[in-house]
Amino acid sequence: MGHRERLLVGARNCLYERGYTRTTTRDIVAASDTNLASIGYHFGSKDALLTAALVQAFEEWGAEIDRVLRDGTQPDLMDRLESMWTGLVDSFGTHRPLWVAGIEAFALAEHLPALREQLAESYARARPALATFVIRDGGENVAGKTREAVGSFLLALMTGLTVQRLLDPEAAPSGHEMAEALRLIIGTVNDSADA
Amino acid sequence: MGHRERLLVGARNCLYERGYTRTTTRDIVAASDTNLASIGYHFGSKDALLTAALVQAFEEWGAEIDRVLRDGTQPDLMDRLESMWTGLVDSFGTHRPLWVAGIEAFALAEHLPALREQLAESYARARPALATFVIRDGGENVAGKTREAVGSFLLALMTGLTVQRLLDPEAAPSGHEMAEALRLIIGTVNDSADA
DNA sequence: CCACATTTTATACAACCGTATACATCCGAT
DNA sequence: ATCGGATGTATACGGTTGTATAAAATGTGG
Repeated sequence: MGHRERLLVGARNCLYERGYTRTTTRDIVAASDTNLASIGYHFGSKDALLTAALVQAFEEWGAEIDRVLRDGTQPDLMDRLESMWTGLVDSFGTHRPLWVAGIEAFALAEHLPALREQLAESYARARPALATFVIRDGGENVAGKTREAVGSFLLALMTGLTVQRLLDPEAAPSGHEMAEALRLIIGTVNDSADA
Repeated sequence: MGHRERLLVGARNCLYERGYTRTTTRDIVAASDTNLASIGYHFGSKDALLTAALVQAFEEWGAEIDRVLRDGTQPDLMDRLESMWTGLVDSFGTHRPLWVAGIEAFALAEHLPALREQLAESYARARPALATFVIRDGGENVAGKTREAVGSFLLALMTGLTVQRLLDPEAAPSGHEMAEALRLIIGTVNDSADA
């Protein structure tokens, strides 16, 4: 394995353990068993290397989400949503650094335009995928805008759930509680519609 | 105005313009028209100053959210939710740096335990406040856990909406689209319940 | 086996960072 | 008026950072 690949995995590990801003060139060198100059040679600069590694990490993140989402095959929508949320919560437990890196990426995006585009694109791809989670069949008559909005809605819930999990796992809602909350909201809306 | 206060507002401005990790002691000094040594004198270290400033910024963020939420007085729940989301979106436009700093705070919390507690506490306070947004009256028979879950649910939507706005304002949903998405989800759940 | 490009290594350097030190200034109490 | 604590300032220092440089090693095609 060449130093180029070694540097990438080393940088990715540093990303998980120390975060983007806290990792130095020497950290990466130590983690990848290479040497300082190889960073410049293969990537031009530390930032370029770290950005490449972050993109990789984000792709891994997306793959993890896909994996979680693939489990939602229940015929009933509420069941499907609940299993999606519990799947996410489980993933937080097993792949925490991955999710932390994802959140950090959002903050970094503000000052790294290239990264921001990458993340925006990932989100753009995630929206339709999530929308089909709700709109299964007979959804041909659903306007594209609405479809997109449903994707955004579920995506927002996912991101928000992530943040709460990272800040305070005790207080953050479980997948079941998320479903319960949605049920209560639906019930309230239905009641006021009946009246 | 003493240098202590000057340093705090300078640090806060740097937080908004450059973000936590990118601001140096000399940035703060330049922004506050003070001098290097005053940081050590008044706060002991740069990190202590910056953390204090970040806490201030986060309080300001909370106040902004309160301001937005106070506008939701419509009797109908869906109307109330929609006005809340449009209020948030409007706020992103006018107070962008505030929201960016909020997101960055999440990422920083992972490595700054004191900050993490602060944020967790803010979230804990926000949950009941948001819950009353849905559960208006006759909600005495709603279990405390469910109430909390509703707060978490709305909070997650808020955070997730923020992130999408910051990554790509064009693709992010409007307040109206969020409401439309919720309506479609409710409709789908109702339909499958009828069948 | 040899020229030649590619890759790896060791080291140096200049810039920047956070903080400590020593000194000046201010200001209220006596 | 002066003393003393509190506050402000100028500057220097040690350490770390990212990157550039030049040499060594490795591989590769003829």
